[in-house]
Amino acid sequence: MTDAHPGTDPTRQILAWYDRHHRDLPWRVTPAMAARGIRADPYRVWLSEVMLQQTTVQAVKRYFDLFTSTWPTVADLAEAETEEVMKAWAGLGYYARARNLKKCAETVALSHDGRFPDTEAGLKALPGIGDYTAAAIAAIAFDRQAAVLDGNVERVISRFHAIDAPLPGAKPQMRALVAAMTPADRPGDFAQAMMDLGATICTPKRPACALCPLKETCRALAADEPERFPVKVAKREKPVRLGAAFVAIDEADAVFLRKRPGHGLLGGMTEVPNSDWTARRDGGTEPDAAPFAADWQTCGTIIHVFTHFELRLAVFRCRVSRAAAGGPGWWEPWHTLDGQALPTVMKKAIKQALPAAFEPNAPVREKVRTP
DNA sequence: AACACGTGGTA
DNA sequence: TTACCAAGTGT
Repeated sequence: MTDAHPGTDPTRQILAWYDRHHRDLPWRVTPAMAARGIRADPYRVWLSEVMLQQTTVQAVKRYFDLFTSTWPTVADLAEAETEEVMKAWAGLGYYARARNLKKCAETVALSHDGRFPDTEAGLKALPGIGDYTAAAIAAIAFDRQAAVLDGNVERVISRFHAIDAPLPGAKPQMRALVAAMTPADRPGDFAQAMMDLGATICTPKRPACALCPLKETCRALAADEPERFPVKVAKREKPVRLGAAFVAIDEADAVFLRKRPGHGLLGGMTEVPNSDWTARRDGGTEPDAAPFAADWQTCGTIIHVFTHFELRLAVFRCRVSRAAAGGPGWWEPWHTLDGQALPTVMKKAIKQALPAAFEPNAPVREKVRTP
């Protein structure tokens, strides 16, 4: 808190703004605490940064609470069952993050004596930690003068300098500009200040420029076109893929589940049996892709949008005895479905077949509609 | 370098 | 409703 008179140095203006307007978040220490030499717990910084990759603060909060209460230290997470970690991560997306999270915890616990490396290079060598996360942990948890560049900072920097070069090509140029602004005395606060500025003032749409500490010197605002930045390359159109999912229900309202392979889309997560997802017009929409012979009833189609394709999944259901089910998998009681490592697309498919699934204390049988 | 990789919120 | 996008990483 040494920036009472920020003058016209943008770094000091941003820090002074942060002292007054910083967000309070569960994984942070306040700038006043940081000024007294108190650093955030590297484990909590790392966990939050990985969760926040391509993910909103609002979505992360409850997962962060769950993880830190279940596994208070990196050693606890290292000793956890991978399946339990995947269950806890279910719904947050980008499941490779959870697999790498577990690997990273094991590496830190076993090869680094339970302490995170305190340099960018050391951090970046760990699974799931790339340029951004390494710089963020180094600056926030270890007070290193690291240049932190994420989507927020890209927006702030590209507007402040009115950078016409498109992302992602312009990233090195932006990183150099951030490095030149990053102070030696408060690098962690500066990184968090830039991200808070991008998240609350310098927003993608309708930025609140009147409230911005950089409004006097921002090139994009001077040109009256802040929303034109950052310039990005056009993205490809999303293809549509088709498939079928099969929800088998036994006499006791248990659902037949199985495990996905450890890598690739939804890797290591739990699923109901389903066909390949293909671009074929008739791809898997017929019950001939079913995991075992039964009286499969059609019960509608769900649409789920992934990062790089849209999935239209025809959902089939059947009521069978356990003996009828073949292949690898298990029967999961309806009341414990919600604790499973089911990605959202699979929850949607099950809910399509069993509308009462995932609703606490609701007997499934009463609410199942027979087609 | 370009593509794979989830989800939910917002306008 | 469609489109964009949010604290990116791995291959």
